[in-house]
Amino acid sequence: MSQPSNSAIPRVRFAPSPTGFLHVGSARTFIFNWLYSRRNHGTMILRLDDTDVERNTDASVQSIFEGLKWLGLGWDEEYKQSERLELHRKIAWSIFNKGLAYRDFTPAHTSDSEKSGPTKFDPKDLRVDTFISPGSVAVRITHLPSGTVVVSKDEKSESKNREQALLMLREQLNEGGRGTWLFNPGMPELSREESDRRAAAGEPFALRFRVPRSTVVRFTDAVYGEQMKAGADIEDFALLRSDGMPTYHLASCADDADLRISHIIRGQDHLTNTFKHVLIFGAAGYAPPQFAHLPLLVAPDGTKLSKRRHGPVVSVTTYRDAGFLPQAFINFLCLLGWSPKDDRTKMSQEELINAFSLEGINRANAVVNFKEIAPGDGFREKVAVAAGIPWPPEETFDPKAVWLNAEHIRGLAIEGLSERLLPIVREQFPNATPEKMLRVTPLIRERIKLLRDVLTAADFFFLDQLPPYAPAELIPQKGDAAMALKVLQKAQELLPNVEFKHDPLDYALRAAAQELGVKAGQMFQPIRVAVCGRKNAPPLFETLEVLGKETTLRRLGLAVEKMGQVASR
RNA sequence: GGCGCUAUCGUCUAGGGGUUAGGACGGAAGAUUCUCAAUCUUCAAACCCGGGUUCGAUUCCCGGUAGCGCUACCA
Repeated sequence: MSQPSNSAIPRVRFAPSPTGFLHVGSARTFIFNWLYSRRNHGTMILRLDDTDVERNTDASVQSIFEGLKWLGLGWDEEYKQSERLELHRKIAWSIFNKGLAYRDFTPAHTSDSEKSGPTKFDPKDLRVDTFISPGSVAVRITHLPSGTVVVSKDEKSESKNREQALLMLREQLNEGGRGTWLFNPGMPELSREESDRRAAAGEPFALRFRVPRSTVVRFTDAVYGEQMKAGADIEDFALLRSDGMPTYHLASCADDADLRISHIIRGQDHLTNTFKHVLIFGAAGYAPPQFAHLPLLVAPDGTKLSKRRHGPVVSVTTYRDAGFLPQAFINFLCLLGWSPKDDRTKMSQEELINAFSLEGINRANAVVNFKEIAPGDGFREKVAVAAGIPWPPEETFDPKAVWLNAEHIRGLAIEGLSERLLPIVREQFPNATPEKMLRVTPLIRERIKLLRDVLTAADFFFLDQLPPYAPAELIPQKGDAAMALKVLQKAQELLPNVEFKHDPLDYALRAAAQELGVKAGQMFQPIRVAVCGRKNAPPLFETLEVLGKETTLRRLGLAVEKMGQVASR
């Protein structure tokens, strides 16, 4: 029997199953594993848990790699479960040979509870009614052939109620509501001879773990502490499916044992599964590794994150595409369910590594505080995208994530930020040069929260022609059209002779304001609008300096024209 | 239904038998400023409920409630 490699270097793994895109919860699990391995000079392993052939997709594998690549954290070893099936089977049969597992010839349930609904019932046999109940939508299902009626109204959502109702119906219909399922009758007791005979005859079977009913299974979780569960409460779970494929539990444990994983850091949804895993490790002759379960990430409504219900905010690539810095995203995720126990929030990768410990992990679920995009908002999306408005809107992200991102952006050197901004700008303005970008960046660094904001914050630097704006925009505070015109004309008159540098511009325009008898702000505002096309923009002199004399004068001319038309009316 | 886990401002959290229960985001107000940001200052905002233990519980114990998870030949 091997020992958990406490003394050796820690080995941790991230083991996603490629059944969907990489979502934020998985990303956080990856990050915590990574931090633990780096903190303790251990090994980070990526293992694709792809034993569910039915649901695995290449697209999902792509999405996971894409997301992980963006995070930029990396790993040391990589495995695919589907390439290690022999190992899994070998371990399963070794457990069988010790008498700790048995063949179950009961036909498989026909996929009981798929998301789309029950397949066990013929839809024609069911009448489903919904009605409003306090806080949610209640569901009543009538099973026509038997006349059985069930109502679920206590769940939070219609879908949950529907699920619950189906469950209740099934229980009422199945031999008058049996208790908790532990094993299929007759199967654990099958003699070895009969079992072998039926198997040899080609009868399909699943291999099930023989859970010892009289024992108590224990383990110590690094986050949740001492855990114990009576064997009488653990069902005889499957190890091998009737097609010979290993189940998740078996494959996962077999690989964790074989890969000498020392610490399993994963979502809390596996906490109760861990009792089964401890059983498998023991039966296979291995000491179980150290477990550490992470609190779940949930949506503002308390339910677990799902793309269907909560939209694109649960997918890692959405954050990437909206212009989050990976470092900021990582920082944000770390603060969900973990705390450095001091008052730091903005943390660099180094700081995170140094501060990370399993002790800092919290036990309660953490809400990702995004605003839901209602599923029916496909229309809104289309409108927004067509109008060039960024999608999804900023409010759909957790405000703390956005703030943290702005904070990391501000912490970036001009050169570094400029390099990240340029490709985004170039998508819309192919002519943008690195030199220009470098000059624009300092003017917007404090003004953008997401990288994509560069497009709205700095558009006028790259645009040939300003989008149309209302002439009234040109009128300064406590001023009128005449004042705007006066100011613009004055600027037009003196700017050709001014050097386009901050100080000379400052001096010249302030002097002009005094000369005209207007306040500095009243002088600057019309010029700003003339040149930027809007009131809110970076400081004027720096902006003019970057824009250059030619563009400035051209835009001033256009503004004078515009103002002139208004004034003459 | 069974089993398990959890419960501090709206959100993320610190704390812990005696505290004005701390920080951050978000919100409000103000300062600064050529606008917008950034920055700074200030304010509002929380210990789920009920018992017990105790001189004293938000903190420890029990119960309740609520939420979540697992209860598949999914992972």
